[in-house]
Amino acid sequence: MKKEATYFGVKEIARRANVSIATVDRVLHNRSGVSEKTKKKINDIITELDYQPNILASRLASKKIISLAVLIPRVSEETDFWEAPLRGISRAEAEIRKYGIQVSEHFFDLNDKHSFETQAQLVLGSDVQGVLLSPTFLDESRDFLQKCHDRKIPFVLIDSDVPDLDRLCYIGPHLFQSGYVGAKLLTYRLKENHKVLVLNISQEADSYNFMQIEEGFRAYFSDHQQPCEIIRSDISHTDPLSITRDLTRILHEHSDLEAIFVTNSRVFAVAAFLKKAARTDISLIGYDFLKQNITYLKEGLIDFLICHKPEEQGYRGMMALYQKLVLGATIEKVHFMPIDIITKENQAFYQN
Amino acid sequence: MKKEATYFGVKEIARRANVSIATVDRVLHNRSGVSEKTKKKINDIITELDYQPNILASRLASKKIISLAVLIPRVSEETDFWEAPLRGISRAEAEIRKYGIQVSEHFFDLNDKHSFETQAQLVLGSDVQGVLLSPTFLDESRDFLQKCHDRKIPFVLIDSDVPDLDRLCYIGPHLFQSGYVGAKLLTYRLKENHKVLVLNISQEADSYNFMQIEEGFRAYFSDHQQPCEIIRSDISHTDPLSITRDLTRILHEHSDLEAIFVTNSRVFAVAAFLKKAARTDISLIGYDFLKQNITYLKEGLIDFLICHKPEEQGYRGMMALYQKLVLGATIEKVHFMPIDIITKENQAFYQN
DNA sequence: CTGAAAGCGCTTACAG
DNA sequence: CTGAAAGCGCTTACAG
Repeated sequence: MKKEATYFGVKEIARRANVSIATVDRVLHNRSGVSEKTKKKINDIITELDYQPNILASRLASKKIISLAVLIPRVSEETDFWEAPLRGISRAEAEIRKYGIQVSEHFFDLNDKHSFETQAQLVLGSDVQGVLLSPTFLDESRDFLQKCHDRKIPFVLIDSDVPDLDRLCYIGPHLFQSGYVGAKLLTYRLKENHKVLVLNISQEADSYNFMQIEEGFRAYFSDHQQPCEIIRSDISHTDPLSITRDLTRILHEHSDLEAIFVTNSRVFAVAAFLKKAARTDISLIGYDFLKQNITYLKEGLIDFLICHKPEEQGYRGMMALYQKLVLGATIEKVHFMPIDIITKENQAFYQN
Repeated sequence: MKKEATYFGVKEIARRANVSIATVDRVLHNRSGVSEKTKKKINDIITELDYQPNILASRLASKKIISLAVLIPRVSEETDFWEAPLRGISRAEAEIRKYGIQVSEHFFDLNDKHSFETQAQLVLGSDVQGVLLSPTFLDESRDFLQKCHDRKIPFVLIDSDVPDLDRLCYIGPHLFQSGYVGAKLLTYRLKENHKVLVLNISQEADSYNFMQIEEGFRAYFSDHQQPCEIIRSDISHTDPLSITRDLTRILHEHSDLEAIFVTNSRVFAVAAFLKKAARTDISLIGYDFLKQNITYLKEGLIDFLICHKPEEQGYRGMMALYQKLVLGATIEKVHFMPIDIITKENQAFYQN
């Protein structure tokens, strides 16, 4: 029971090229100090042998450590959405730590742009070779990412995209299509009035996320020529009291509302309100597999949750950096997450 | 940039125990030939240091190869469902090959129990240390697995379970709940008659899979006291002609059918029939992300597909064996797959 | 029952 | 521009 004897390693390459393995190593890593002639000879042999480096041996022998920085929102009292990506990040971290990779985690406050800038500064101050970022604050993120770009630090975006930047990759939802799915699901619940509310509960009222989702949502109805009155509303103060106040007003103005589509994870706040207000006749759709959302889903107050595998976003984001930096792999520029549909019936087996 | 100096390896253990690293290695792998006293001393130090072996170094140094066998249905003309698990298996294989793991793949014919037995014999004849199996043929699988058990070969089941066996783990759907979800989805499409057909297109009419799914399906209606007439029917000849003939008869008998729930991936055959018969008024739900199914989903002939991540089942199944055999990890006895809901709108981003 | 030594396929100073 | 040698943290004969 021996490993296949057909494995060709640096030793064999060196033998065939009549050089030492040190020289082979230089060529393998594009290090300088090799004559063009030797280089070509070695590269030819590498191609011929279809040489696959043994990563285990490589990482074992190397004493270099690679440090990555993570920059995402802090888990807050208002929403624990960011728990999931963080879980994925930690899982990836545990897996790649043994390859000599170190991760520093930086958290900012969703309600405080300044905290983002502070953390971004910290990241730039430390000597990192890769960055994972949620570009929640668009302008501030651009500044930061421009600096990363200047320093040739590759970065991965999760949760939402900034398409015009030269990112290593984006891992997250196709927001437009996600809104489209939301609209479709909502039609299952529509009865006579066909009057629905699109609700954005967030400090960033004009966020790219929200606009994309709403566009997709509206597109569904225009594509299908379904008559439907769509009201939209922003709730930019995200504390429970403000939400209650605003919702009371909206429902007063539009008492014949049939359904509400919440464009992010704060749908539980709406569910809580509807429950208290005894308006369980209103259908409710929103985002994300949060404990609070699941509770209302089970109670039947929320009809559907849409989810984009936030844990996997974190995990894959880290692995993309690892694959790029350690294995030198080519990374797909965009990796859209599935648009998962969660109901009371299938929630028990959902994997974030 | 050095790796943390705080890593304790066999060398440090040996130093502290005043023995050689060979002796430490013996204790680490429960090999014989170490005095109880030394053994205890070493084990204490291992505990104290919370020693984590470096798998990279371990696999690099070891020349042992571990061979695993896969025993699943062949991709047939009738359905290419098994393409997906095989993809997952190959992906896992590529990942763990470098750790000295070899995989032999064995395929049997879904319409031929004998071919299963032939392949099972082959597996038992080769010297394997782990098995991945789809227990499609229940009795024959039992025989085979009993022999594996006698030889202390761990095995993983995917796609469907045989709960009373001492398997390493089961990775697949919770069938009952999956049927329950199917029923729920179906109610979105029900209008007046509330008359539905449960259809099992398979040679194995009495299969465990089918019965579990149907039970879940029926349970939904009884749980919700929804009046619904449920017809059930088996089509045991799975060629297109037989299916057409049987469906023609059924629709003739029950012209007021509102919906059909197909309990496996052969829903495309029903969709093709309904299309030809111009019975697009009938709602259709079935299983699995097959190319043919997706085509009909896009056309609107199929309303929902339920899917249990077959590719991931294959991948995880292999990784479970790897983790058990190479890393000595403890494996969860059951890993239920999510019950994914696929519609025309979200299919583009689905990940098998 | 125990240990010294070679080796897995790489990387890394160091010397020339 | 190039090579000899040590070493990464383990495993494996082999010798005693």
